Amino acid sequence: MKKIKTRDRILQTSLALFNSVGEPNVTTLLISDEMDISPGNLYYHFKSKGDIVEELFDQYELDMLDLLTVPEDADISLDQQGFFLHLLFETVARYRFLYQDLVNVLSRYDQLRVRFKRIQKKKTSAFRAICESFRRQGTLIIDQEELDSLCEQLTLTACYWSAFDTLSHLDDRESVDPGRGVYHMMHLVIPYLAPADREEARLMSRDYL
Amino acid sequence: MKKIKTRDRILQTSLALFNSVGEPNVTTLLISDEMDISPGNLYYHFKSKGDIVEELFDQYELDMLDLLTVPEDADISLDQQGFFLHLLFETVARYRFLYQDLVNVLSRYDQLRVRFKRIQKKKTSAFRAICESFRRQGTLIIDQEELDSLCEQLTLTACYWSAFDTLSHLDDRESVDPGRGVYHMMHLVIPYLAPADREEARLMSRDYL
DNA sequence: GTCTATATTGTGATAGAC
DNA sequence: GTCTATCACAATATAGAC
Repeated sequence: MKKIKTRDRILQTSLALFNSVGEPNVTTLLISDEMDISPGNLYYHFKSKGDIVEELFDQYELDMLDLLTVPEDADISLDQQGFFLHLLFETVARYRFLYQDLVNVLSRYDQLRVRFKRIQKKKTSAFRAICESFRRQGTLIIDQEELDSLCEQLTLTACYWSAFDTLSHLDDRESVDPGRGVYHMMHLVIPYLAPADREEARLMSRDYL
Repeated sequence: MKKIKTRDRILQTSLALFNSVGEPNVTTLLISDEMDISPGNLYYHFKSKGDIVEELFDQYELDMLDLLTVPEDADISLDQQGFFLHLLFETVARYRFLYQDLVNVLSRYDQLRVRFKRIQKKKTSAFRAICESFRRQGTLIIDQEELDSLCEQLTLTACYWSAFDTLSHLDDRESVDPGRGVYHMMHLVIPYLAPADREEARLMSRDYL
C-alpha cells in the first residue's frame, strides 16, 4: 500500500473543501484541521493559500486543454458529441469551486484571469468545431448569426450550469449531477438539427437525466 | 435642493461599490471612506454589514417581484416580451453584485437563500406564462419537454448572463450592457417560433445589440 | 448624528524546536 | 517533515466624547 504524500493530500483535501463549502470560506486552518496536521506543516508545503489554489488551477487547466483539443476537420457523430459533453461536465464538476465563485476567485488571483479566459475561448472554439462538423454533414441547419449565438450560449451554460444547479441544493454541496447539464446542452442544439436527426438526439439526451 | 439622508447614501454607495468590486471585497471601512464619514457613523445607521446587504436585497426583491407579476392569460406580443426582458435585465444589472458572487453571498447570508430561490421560481413561471401565451397564439411551436427545458435555460441565462459578461471585461466592472443579454434570451426562443414570426423576432433582437 | 478611539476576532503567515 | 507558538494585520463592531 502506497502512502500518499502530505503535499498531495493537501491538494486533495483543499479541493474537496473548496468544492463543498466554497473557496472563500475555506481557511488554511480548516484544511490542516481536516487533515489532522498542523498549520505550520501546511505552510511548509505551500507558501500561501493562493499557491494551493493556483496549483489546483494548473491541474484544471491541463485537464481542460487536453479535453478541448477537438480535431478541426473530422466528422463528429452525435454520440461523440454526447461523450465529449459528458467529459466536459465531469471536469467542470471536479473543479466546481472555481465556477461557483468565479468572479470572486478571478478577482483575487488575477494571474488566473487571463488563463481562464483562454480556456473559455477554447471552449467556444470546440463547440464551433463540433457544430461546423455537424453542418458539413447536413446534421445541423443553422446560419452564421445563429451559430455565433448558439456557441456563446453553449459556453455560458457549460460555465454556469454547475453553479446554477447548486443553487437548487445549497444545503448539501457534495452531490453533483453532471448529467442534467449535458441534457441541457443537447437541448440547446436540438432545435437546429435536421428533422431526421432530431428524434435520435432527443432520445439520447434523456439518457443523461 | 434636497439633502440625501446619510442612511440612504450608505445604501447607495454600498450598492455602487458592491457592483464594481464585488461584495466580498468591500469592507465597511471602504464604504465609510468613500463617503467621507467615519466607520462609527456607518455603524450608527446599520448594525452590521450584513444588514446593508439585506436591505439592498429587500429593494431587489421588491423590484423583482413587482416586475415578475405577469398576467396568466393575456395575449403577449413579441414586442411586449422584448420590453419585459429589457426591464428584467436592467433590474439584474442594478443588483448585479448579487449575481456575480451568488453562491458565496447566499452561503453567508442564509436568510436570503430561500427568498432568492422563490424569486428564481417566479422567473421561471413568468417565462412559462409568456411562452404559453405565445403557444396559444400560434407564435410558438413547442412540445412540453422542450418547453420545460427552454424555461429553465431562460432562467439560467437571465441569472448568469451578467456574471458571464463581466468575465469578458473584469478590468472595468462599471460598464454593463443589458442589451446583449436580451439578445441572447431572444435567440433561445427564436428557433421555436413559427416561421412567419421568426424573421420579425430576429430583426427585433438586433436592436438590442 | 457624527466623530475618535479601541476592543475583538479570525486569518494568513513565520520562527524555531523536535 | 512536522509541531507549537506566535506575529501581523485587516475587518467587524462597540464605547463614549462632542
